[in-house]
This record gives sequence, structure tokens and C-alpha cells, in this order.
Amino acid sequence: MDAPQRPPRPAPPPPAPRRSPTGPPPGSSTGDVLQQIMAITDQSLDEAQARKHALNCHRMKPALFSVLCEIKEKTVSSIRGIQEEGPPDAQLLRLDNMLLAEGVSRPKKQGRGAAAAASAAAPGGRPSDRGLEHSGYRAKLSQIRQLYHSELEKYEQACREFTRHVTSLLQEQSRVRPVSPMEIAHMVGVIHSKFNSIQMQLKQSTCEAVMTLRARFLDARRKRQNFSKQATEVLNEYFYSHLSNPYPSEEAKEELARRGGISVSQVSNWFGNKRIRYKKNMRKFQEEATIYTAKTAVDATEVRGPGCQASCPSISHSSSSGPFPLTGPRDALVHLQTLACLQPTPRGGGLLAQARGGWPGKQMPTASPTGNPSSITSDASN
DNA sequence: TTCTATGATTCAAG
DNA sequence: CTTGAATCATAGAA
Repeated sequence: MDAPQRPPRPAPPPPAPRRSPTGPPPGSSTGDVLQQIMAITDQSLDEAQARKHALNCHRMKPALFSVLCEIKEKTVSSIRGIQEEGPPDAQLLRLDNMLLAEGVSRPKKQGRGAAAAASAAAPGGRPSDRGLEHSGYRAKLSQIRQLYHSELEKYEQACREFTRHVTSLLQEQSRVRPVSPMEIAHMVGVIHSKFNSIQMQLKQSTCEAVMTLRARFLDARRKRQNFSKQATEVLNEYFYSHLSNPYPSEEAKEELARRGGISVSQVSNWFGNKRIRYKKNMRKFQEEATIYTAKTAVDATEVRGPGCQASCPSISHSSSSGPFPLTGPRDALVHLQTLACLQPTPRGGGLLAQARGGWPGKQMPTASPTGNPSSITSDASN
């Protein structure tokens, strides 16, 4: 394999170990020795062993060896050129990173930045993907991970065995031909790179499996599940108590999410849907509004005691105040202010006009920045 | 089965 | 980025 075109023999073998007085029979020339080497593969194992031994003990062996060394010296530079392996290519790096990010592979022992980043990831998933923490996904991912590691282990084992085999073979051969340690290292490198490419295929297919799993799971996410009663209640309470400005701040969303046991984005979705659906068909929501308005008022009363303006939630949606009536303490305040400023016409003016435009003048966040849960539904004092 | 309610997604606008 | 609007897709009721 690494034997290049043999140059024309420049000189006969060095004279040093030449024919000794007790020399071999005339037939055992260098050509004969080579002939024997070539014939070794045609022989049985025992026969070959015997021949090998004979060759090793042959008195011409040192001479032949030194010739081979000479030839080798001339060709070795060509090996040197390919000794260094290039850096792991980008594709492999990408695959590794992905497997790491998905929690399929573990960070390298001597891990640096990537390892630190990955260690933050929950086993079996990216922490950022709240929705992906479901058991089904994790179970599948863990299956993939197990398969990946067992296959990887198999490949590594095979690689080790093959490397050991080839190394010992080369060491054995080094008795009859010059095989430098560098050459052996090179062979090992070649073997490793072959096995690496197999490993890369494994990584590739693992990545594909993970991607498929993710895609399927994300699809499944569309299978909606209704929120719990608690969540709906919390959201509706906020919505109807902030009807003039149903745009919860980030803090409020977080608080609502926490209280409802849902995610912030679900809160955002819910409010987006709610605003639109409420506006489209306010009549339909009238009853709901009354319920939650009353509820909020009761809560507010409990907090502040009777006598406050919030304790009179008896507002009808068909009243002249339009679709976004005074439904809660804060709305009462906002509405009073608006009335004072805008002098709305009995129908269609003021808040109604605002509402038609889709709650245009967004108010300041209505939740207290302190994050006090009670402030979400009773913030009239702001 | 159909119908309705509702959570999620997509897309354009700002 | 958030939002409104349209739409999709499904759960659950009828």
C-alpha cells in the first residue's frame, strides 16, 4: 500500500554482511529470499510460520533489511506529507453540537465552553423549549440516546480491535521490513478516520431521528388541550377587570401564567384570541363578563372593604358606555377620566370609539411591577 | 356525525 | 418585538 514505484536498483546490497565462510547454499540469493516472502501467503499457517522463522534467521536478512531501509528512506517523505490530519470538518462539528444541544451526546470530559453550555440543558431536552418537556418526547429521545450510545460503543470497540490487530501485524512485519512507528501511527490514523466516517453516519442518522421526533412533536402540539378551570378563571378575571385596556404587561403575563399554570406565550395567545373574539361578539360574552365582573368586585371588596367605587359592578354591556364598560376598579377610574376628558356622545363616542379601533390607546401596564399577585386584579389605587 | 369553543399558528402591519 | 386578523385543528357537547 505504501510501497511506491520501486526505483531502479541503484546499487547492490551493502557488502557488510556478505557471504560468510559458512554461507548458505548457492541457491539462496536475494531473489530467492524475496521469492520466499512472496510465497508466504500461499502456504498454510504452520508452513508459513516455519518459513517465517527460517527467513528471520536467514543470514541474508540483515542485508535485505538494510536495502529495504534505504528504499524506505527515499519514500518516507511522501508519507510525512499526509501524516497530519486536518481539523474535524464543519459538518461533524455541527452534528456534534446538535447532539449535544439535544442532550443525546454528553459533553467531552475535558469540555470547554460547549460543555458548560450543554450542562445547562436538561437531560433529554433543551430547557428553552418548555413545551418539549413532555414525557412522550423525552422517552423517545432517551431511546434514541441509548441506541446512539450503544452503536457508538460498538464502533469504538471495533475500531480499537481493528487498530490493535493492524498494529500488531505491522509490528510483526517490522521484523522483515522497515516499518517506522510513524508509519504505524499513520495506519492507525487512517483506520480511525475510516471509523470516524462511520461514526459520522451514525451521528447524522441520529440527528435526523431527533429532527423527525421534534417535528412530529411540534405537530402534536397543535392538538390543543383546554386550559384548566383555574387558568381560565385567572385569565378571565384579569381580562374583565381590565376591559378598557386588556393588555397585560410582561410582569402581569408572568404572574397570570404562574397562577394559571400555563406559559407566558399561552397567556399572550389567550389574550390575543380573547380580545378579538370579545370584540367580534361582545353580546356572547356578556354573561361571562357579568360573572367575572362580580367576582372581581367581590375580591376587591374583600381587599379594600365596602364603600369603595369598585363594589358596584352592576354594569350592563348594552348600556351607553359601549362594549368596554366599567367592569372593574381600574376601569372605573379610567372610564371616569375618559368621561371627564372626552365628553363622549351617548352612543358611539368615548370608549366605544376606542374599542372599535381595537383598544387603541394602550394604557400603562396594569400590573404592579412589584409582582404582587393581588395587584393584578385590584390595582385601582394606581 | 355535526357544531361550537378554543388554543395555536401564520402573516402582515406598525 | 407585539398585535390584530384569519385560519387551522382539535376537544367536547349535542
